[in-house]
Amino acid sequence: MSDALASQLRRRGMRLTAQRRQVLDAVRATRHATPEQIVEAVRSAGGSSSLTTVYRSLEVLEALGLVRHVHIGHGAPTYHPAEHYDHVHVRCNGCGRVESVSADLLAEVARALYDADGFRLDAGHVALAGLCAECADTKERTDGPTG
Amino acid sequence: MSDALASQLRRRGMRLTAQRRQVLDAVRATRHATPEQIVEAVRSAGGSSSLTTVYRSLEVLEALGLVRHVHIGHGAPTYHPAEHYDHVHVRCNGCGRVESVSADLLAEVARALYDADGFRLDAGHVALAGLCAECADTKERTDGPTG
DNA sequence: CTGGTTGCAAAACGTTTGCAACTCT
DNA sequence: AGAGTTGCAAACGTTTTGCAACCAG
Repeated sequence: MSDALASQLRRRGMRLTAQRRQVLDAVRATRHATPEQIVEAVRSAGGSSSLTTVYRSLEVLEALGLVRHVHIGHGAPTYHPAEHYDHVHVRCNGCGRVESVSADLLAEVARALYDADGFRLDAGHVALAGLCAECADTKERTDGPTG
Repeated sequence: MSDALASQLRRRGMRLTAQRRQVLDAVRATRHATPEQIVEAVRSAGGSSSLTTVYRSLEVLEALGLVRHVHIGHGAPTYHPAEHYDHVHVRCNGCGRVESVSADLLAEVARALYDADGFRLDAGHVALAGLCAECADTKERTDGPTG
C-alpha cells in the first residue's frame, strides 16, 4: 500500500523520499488536515519537513491519486486520503458549521451533467454553501421580513 | 433603482458616497468582476476609488442585498448584481472553463437539504467542480486505463 | 555522479486593519 | 460639528518561486 507510493513514484522518474512518505502518513493519520496542520503532524510523528515541501509533496501525491483536497470556506483546503474522499460537505455561511452528507445527494446532478456534456462532477471538491436553520432564523429577525 | 441604494443606506445610518454609487454601477456594468477588476472599471468610468474602498463597499452592498459574490476556482471571487444571481457555475479543474447552468439543477438538492435540516442552500455561491469531457479524455490517456 | 528534492528566504496573491485626513448630513 | 468614510501603508494568511545545498538511485 505504501509501496503503491514507491512504485508510482519510480514509474514517473520521481524519488521516494522520507518527506513524501511522512506527508502521506500524516494525511492518512489526520484524515482532514490543512497543509499547516500536516507539517505539525509530520513533526509530531518525529519526521521533518518544511511547509514548502508539504505543499510540493501534496501536489505530487494528488497527481498520483493518493490524496485529494476539499475547499471548505475561505481558508486553506483540507487534504484527505483518496480512500476517504466520498462525501459532500455542506457549510453554513453564518456560523461556519460544516456537515458531511453522502455523495448520493449529488448523484442525480452528476448524472444530469454527464448526460448533458460528458462533464464528470467531482462532488466532494467544494463545499456547498448556505444557511443552517438557526442562522436563517437569526437573519430573518435582523433584516426584518419586509426587507 | 439607485435610490434603493440611497434609502437603504440612510435607513441604516450609513452615507451615500460617490464611491459606493460607483462601485455599484461598476458591478452592474461588468456583471461578474473581481474586486481588482472593479477598481479598474470605476476608474475607467471616470470615478475614483481605492481597492480598500472597493472591498468595503462590496461588503456594504452585499449586506444591503444589492450585490452577491461567487467563488469560482482558487482566485478572487466575482461580484454580481443581485438580479443576476440565479445560476449555478460549473468549473472544469483541467482547463478552468466555467459554464453557467440553471439553478434548477440543484432545486431537488436544495429541497432535500431543507427538508432534512431546514438548511437553505445558496446554490450559486460556489462553483461545482469536475472535469469537462475533453479534459477527462486527456487525463485517461495520460494516466493510462490501468492506473 | 547527477538530476530530482529539499529548505530557506522572499515574493506573490487576495484581503484586512490602524490611523489620520476628509466629507456627507 | 460629528459620526461615518476614505486611502495609504502595513499586516495578514496562504501559496509559490529562486536558488544553493542535499541525497536517492
